[in-house]
Amino acid sequence: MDTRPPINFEEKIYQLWQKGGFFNPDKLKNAKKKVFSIAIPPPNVTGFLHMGHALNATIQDIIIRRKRMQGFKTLWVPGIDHASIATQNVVEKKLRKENLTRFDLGREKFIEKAWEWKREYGDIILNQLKKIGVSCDWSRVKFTMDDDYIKAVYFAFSHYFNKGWIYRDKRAINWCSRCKTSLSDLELEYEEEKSKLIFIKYPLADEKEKYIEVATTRPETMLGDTAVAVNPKDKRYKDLIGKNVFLPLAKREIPIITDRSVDLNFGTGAIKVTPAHSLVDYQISLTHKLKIIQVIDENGRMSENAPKEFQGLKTEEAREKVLENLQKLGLISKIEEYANKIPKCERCHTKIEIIPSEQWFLKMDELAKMAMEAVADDKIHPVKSRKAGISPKAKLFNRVNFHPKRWEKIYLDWLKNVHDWCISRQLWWGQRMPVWFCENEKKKFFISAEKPKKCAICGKCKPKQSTDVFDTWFSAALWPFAIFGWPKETKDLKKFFPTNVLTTARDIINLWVSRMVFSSREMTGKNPFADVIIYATVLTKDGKRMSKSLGTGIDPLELIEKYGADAMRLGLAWQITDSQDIRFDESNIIAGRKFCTKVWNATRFILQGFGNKKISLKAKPKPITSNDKKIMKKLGELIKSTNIDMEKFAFGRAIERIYHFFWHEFCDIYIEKSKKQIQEGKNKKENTEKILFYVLLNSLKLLHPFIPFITEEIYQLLPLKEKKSLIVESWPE
RNA sequence: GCGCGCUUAGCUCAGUGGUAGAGCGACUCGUUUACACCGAGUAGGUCGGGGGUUCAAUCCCCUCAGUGCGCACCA
Repeated sequence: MDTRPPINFEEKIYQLWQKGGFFNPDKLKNAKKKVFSIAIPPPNVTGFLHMGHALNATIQDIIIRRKRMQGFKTLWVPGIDHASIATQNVVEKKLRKENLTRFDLGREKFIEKAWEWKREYGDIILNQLKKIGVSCDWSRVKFTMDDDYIKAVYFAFSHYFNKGWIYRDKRAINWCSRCKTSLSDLELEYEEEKSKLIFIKYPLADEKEKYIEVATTRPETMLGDTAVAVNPKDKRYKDLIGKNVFLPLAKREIPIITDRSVDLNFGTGAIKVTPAHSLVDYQISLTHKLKIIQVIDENGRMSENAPKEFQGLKTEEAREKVLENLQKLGLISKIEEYANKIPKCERCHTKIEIIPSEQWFLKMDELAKMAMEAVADDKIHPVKSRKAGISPKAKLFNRVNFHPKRWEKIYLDWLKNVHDWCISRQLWWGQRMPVWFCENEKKKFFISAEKPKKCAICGKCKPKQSTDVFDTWFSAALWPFAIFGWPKETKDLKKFFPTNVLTTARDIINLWVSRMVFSSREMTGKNPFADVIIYATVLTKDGKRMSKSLGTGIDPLELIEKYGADAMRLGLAWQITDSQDIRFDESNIIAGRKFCTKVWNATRFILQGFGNKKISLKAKPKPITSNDKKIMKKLGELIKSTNIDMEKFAFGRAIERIYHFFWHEFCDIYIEKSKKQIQEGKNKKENTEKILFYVLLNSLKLLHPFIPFITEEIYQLLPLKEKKSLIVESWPE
């Protein structure tokens, strides 16, 4: 043995595990009957492995490896998300280099391109995960656009539809004029921008010398105004309520109304109401039954509903022109500098327009309640459905527990105020909605997962399928059970669902976690998982976001290349605490590598001079000397605390304790003392050797979830009489 | 505006109601056959400021400051 652990041995060890079938629960021969399962948060097909993935994968692998050693039938299902909008944008970007748009190709060819992309790049991230050492069952890889997965999506949609929770409506929604699709609030990013707050005079219809003043940053939208609103409590405008104003440029009369949502203290206290292009105004228009005039179209240009001179202009151009015209009419009273945050498309950074659009919505009131119930405090909100509809054999988790607990509040706050979910997107890459429109009665539609032979409405026409696809998160919401073949009652579904743990990033608690919980409760009657671990965001050492485009990202694969997968895992695991952020410090990885070397060298010493003898450690060795007693006692304590820490998902603390034990208790003290003991007669020598091996073996076991490669490699070198693979050795309890 | 975090050794961070710990770094000594990616040791902190509860607070409460994040607003 060299004084350094081997390099490039990880591949060999990984293959040993795979050949042994240890990742596949069906092949885990010695597993007891209990089951432990995890569904991986499927990375986007466009994704490249970043530190977040590495941390997440490490956490899951630590959990699953310990459970496997404890004798559970463990299953960790890997997979990939088709990531509708993200992938579509990537493919479009590629096309742009050839000066093509998706519209040049047409839908079918474009989708074929996207599949090509998937075939070419889809496995990359999974292979990268393998380098970290993840023990996923690769015979069960899922993709959210697999045939059976699409069936699950359709089934869920029909289920909701039959319940009357799906409806189609034209309403103001977030619209990306580049992606040409609707977006949910969660898919926006906000960017601060200096803009101008413009105070415009709207003359009264019958007393043209009198004005009411409104303030706006988007003057061009005034062309679509259908009212002016003031707060009912506002005394300044008391006399004007109910009167009409004459809307300049558009030359229409619109009423002055009251609405409580108007802030008395902002601007002039009077707002222009543009229901077509503002979510708040849209709400006002519903209560006051106002007209909705769409003046901005799907391309982000002024529509034919705008006065002729503005038609076809981009909104920015129209803004300038509106200002010019108002200036000429003397209707601008002042302009203030104003910093506001404007919404942009998270994927392509185009400014979002609010426009009215026909979309599909999922009613959220019941579902939100269900999701809240899952984390309800029993004392305050008794869980009603605990027994209803659940067979006694089924695993029903009473509660979904967040770790750290504080994230429950984020989850609950969102659900309390949630709006109906717009589940349709005007994209091409994704699960196409199984909705078919009658050609004769164009407003009527029916639902069919298969291409219908005839129209279910008129019976004569060839119905046309909706061109919309589902929001990516609609399919992701089904992940923990759709991966097992749901809605079919498959063996896997029965056996491995619900899963035990979900580990994920905090920014998708609402986007994903909550939606999995209510989908699962509604579709299966069970919570999808019992525990949700929200891991820390990995930042740069000076606290900045790791970003590929800013060049601040650290590539986990480079770290693996440089220090080895174990060192990286250990360095990361070391930093798993309840904190929100990790300021990534490479010195932790270096410490990880040094520790691996230390374990290696301790083994070298213990094996040295042991010859070809074999040792049996079936029985716990009996301590003779005070050193023996001390180390055995400390080991016992360590085993206990490690189990407690790991059950609490306190992996950082667990590995620190193991590290300290191994290095400072075992190596610095016991091994040093053992050198003398070995020279004090045959009996003492043999017993000391037994203790050395015993402590080493147990340390390897405790370390294995954290640094699986080197521990397995070392284990393979040990002269044990009873030997299998460390990955399935019995966990110290 | 509301909410949630964080502020502990030079750096990155643990931690506990009883006057503080790790890793890295610094310094001193050491090349004794597991390991110099090592060993033995040293220095270094009134645990952000102020107030309170307590016999006792870094840990609990209040408040201020700095910093990060989320939500709402974004006319």
